[in-house]
Amino acid sequence: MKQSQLFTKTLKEAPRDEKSPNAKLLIRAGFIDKLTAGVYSYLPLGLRVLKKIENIIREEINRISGQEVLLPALHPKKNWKITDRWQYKEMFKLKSREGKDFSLGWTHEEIVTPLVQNFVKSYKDLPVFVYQIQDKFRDELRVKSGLLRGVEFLMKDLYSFHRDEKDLNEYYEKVKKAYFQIFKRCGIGKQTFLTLASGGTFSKYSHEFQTLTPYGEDRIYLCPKCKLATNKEIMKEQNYRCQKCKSQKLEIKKAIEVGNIFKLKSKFSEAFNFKFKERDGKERLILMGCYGIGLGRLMGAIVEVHHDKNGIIWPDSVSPFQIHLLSLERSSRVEKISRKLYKDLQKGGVEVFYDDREDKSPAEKLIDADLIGLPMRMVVSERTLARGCVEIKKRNQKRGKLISISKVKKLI
RNA sequence: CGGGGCAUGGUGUAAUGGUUAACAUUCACGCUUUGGGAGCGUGCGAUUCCCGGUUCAAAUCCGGGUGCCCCGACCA
Repeated sequence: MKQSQLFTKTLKEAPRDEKSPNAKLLIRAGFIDKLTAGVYSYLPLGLRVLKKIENIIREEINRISGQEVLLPALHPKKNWKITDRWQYKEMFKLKSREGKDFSLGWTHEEIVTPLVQNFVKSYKDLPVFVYQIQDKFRDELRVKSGLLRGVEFLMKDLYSFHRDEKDLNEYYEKVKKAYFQIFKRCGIGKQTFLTLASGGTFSKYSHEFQTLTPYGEDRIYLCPKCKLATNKEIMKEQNYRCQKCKSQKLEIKKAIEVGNIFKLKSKFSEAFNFKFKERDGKERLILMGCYGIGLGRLMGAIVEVHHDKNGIIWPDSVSPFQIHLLSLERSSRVEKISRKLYKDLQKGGVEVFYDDREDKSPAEKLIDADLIGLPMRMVVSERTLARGCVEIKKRNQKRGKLISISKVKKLI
């Protein structure tokens, strides 16, 4: 894509009403735009990142047999009366012109359970794994830190349906692995810890995936020896000791919850009377699990982890483009070679962001490149061409190196 | 929901009771310039968040509201 055609622009300064690094940088670089507190638009660059994240998640969930659907965001009251969650405080409610009650979906158990119930009648139909990537709405008392906690946000929610507890437990472990894989592929594997958390109203325990960052809203207790992480509520029960080695020398770290997995067991199948026929002809309740990842929050967390004073440093896997090609100066030679490289790279299947802007100084292009943060920068200038080269520099390295233009073609 | 802070062109700031609300940047045009936000000139862009009050006079003081940020509580 040509940068001259991008309708967004970078800002020299971050708007004063944002403080968290993810919000400041993503807004300055033109990835997102704030509509109101906790509600952001994704602009072309930001959407490309979101799509990359989405695809990573999709691949990993498909790999564990997830079947993708898209459920409605608009929910009739009746589903929520069945589980007695119509009064849930974070739920946005609205009325139709005729006075019918609706809500905006903040989670989808009430929708997916009766849906799957329509089709699943026998043990032969089980297990079933259904997921979607969709907007959620939560009437938060306090939004926080840009993309880290919003009122409207994209979420991947996976629901699993099982014949027995053993099957549920096995799948739960599979999801854990898939989640680690997702966070690893998104470039925050090293900073993300599985933490034991309370299960809320559903079960004794659940698990959270917590990414360490100063702007996180949670505090986790980390055993430096075992690398075991535990959240606050559970730690209270354990008297602030590592569950494994019983050490009391725990580090308290701020973290943001990027994923959460629960065993719902029969909580929802009971409410909807969702039963299946076992081999012996008897009816049994379905057991369920649910597994969520907030996509925008994940994107925010990635920026929180990967940035420096000059801008974002995208991991390859989620970067909106692979290479930032800068036609640094206005000279016919530089422009000609840049255009050629742009075409060649595109033909070679490389995602190129081509800074072909004619009215920007070299300095401005370099600074914008750092701010936008693509992992690789390729500079074409009179200086490099004098040696038959272009300059290649990784965003996370200080210095670049010159490589000959013919070599670039080989690399492609 | 409790507490704190802030609100002035698109963005960042100045003006603390007294001319026509200033500066930088952005944007448009012209000339010059080209490896870390380059220079000069010209121009566009504001109901100073909203409503009310005090005053001869309000961006500025007072009251109410709204919005945003931060801390805490809350959080499937």
